[in-house]
Amino acid sequence: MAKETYHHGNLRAALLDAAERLLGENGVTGVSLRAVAKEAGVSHTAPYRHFQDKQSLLAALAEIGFARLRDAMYGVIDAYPEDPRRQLVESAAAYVRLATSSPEMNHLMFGGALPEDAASSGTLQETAQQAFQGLLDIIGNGIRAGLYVERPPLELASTAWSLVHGLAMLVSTGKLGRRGGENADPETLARRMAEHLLEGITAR
Amino acid sequence: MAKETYHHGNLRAALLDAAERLLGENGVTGVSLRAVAKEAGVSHTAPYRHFQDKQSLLAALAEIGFARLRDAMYGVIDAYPEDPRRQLVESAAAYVRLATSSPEMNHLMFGGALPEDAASSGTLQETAQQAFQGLLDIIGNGIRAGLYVERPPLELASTAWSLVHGLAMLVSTGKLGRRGGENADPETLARRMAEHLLEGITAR
DNA sequence: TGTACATCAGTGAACGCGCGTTCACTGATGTAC
DNA sequence: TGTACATCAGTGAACGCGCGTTCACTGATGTAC
Repeated sequence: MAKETYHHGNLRAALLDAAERLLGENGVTGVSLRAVAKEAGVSHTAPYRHFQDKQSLLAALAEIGFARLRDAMYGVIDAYPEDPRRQLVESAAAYVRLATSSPEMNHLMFGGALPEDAASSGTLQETAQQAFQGLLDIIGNGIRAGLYVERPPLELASTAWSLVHGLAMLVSTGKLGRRGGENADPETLARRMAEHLLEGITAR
Repeated sequence: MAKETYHHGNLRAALLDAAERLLGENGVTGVSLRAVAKEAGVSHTAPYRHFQDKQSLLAALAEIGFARLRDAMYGVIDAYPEDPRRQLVESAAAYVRLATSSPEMNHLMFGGALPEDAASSGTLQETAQQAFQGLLDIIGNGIRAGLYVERPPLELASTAWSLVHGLAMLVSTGKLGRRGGENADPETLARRMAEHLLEGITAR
């Protein structure tokens, strides 16, 4: 497919690919426009045909991450359509899996690495919101099934999000790897923690 | 005290002060050795008398953040010595207060901004460990009082840490500010979430 | 089908900048006698 | 107390580098007739 012509044909996507590769290898710092262009095998000014500036490229990259997160959430809903409890537990596992499989992407999305004005780019925020909406839907399913305590959905979803996001961040910065209770893998940790949130950690 | 002589007398501390100021204003990106030196009113090579290189300065700065976190944890223990439940709830509030009062510091500590070899600097890791130990002590107190479910302390502490750290990160990147259930301030959110973890969110 | 031309995508030279780090230095301080 | 000298802290010029961005350009593509 990728015919080697003067006109690349799919350079925008190729640049984002290259950027993600560099992100994974060298962190946000390693993602310079020039490096990205080089990695994509193109002159270092070519990216300007497809992105207004560096920030736009980074924002587009982060948005890809949020889209994956959103898709993971809805994938879990689809996988256990009748079991909102399981949806919650598995969404935790999925969230953490995603975060640990590409920690630098996670940092880009949540680490405050992209400048404010890039972070507030319209479609980025929208996609991020969609990801959160997935979790909100999961909570909504549970509420409808009478699973949860009577509290605002937003409050329950924020709590679950915080738990799972915190775990993802701590694991992906290496602060919770082996330490977090025996040497369980991150997904197991995530499920266990979700159970703790569901059942509470005070003795009955 | 700060006499204006050729020899500064306290340049190391002054540089860290300056660095923190720049961090707060411009984020990690804004903390260059040259900018720090300038902010401290000193030639741009002076920092090399006190830090091996830029990474060392950043590591020292992050360590200050972890020390504050540690002190906050033990401050909470001291404030409610007989009430381990309250210790947990208030440590959540304190953690989030700290994170939101200086979000960029939080990103430096947890955002993966400092290169690996700096992050693994001996005393940095040690101080970070001490902060976590504070939380572990809080959990230990609760266990001794028969407060918690029978699970390994490490597991309970990791769960609490994830919850509160996630909230702190989400709030300090602006992803959870006003959204997280009405418009409560972050500390209130933190307490409420800690209660949810203690009691569980499933209906009885 | 063939030609003319507008549009589009990628090029490469050039800009100015701030950066981390080195080096030989100089001014200030403290200590030994 | 006074002097000599070693040590220490800060200076300023200089280095090489990679960066984001601009600009006038050229090669490729698609469309109108």
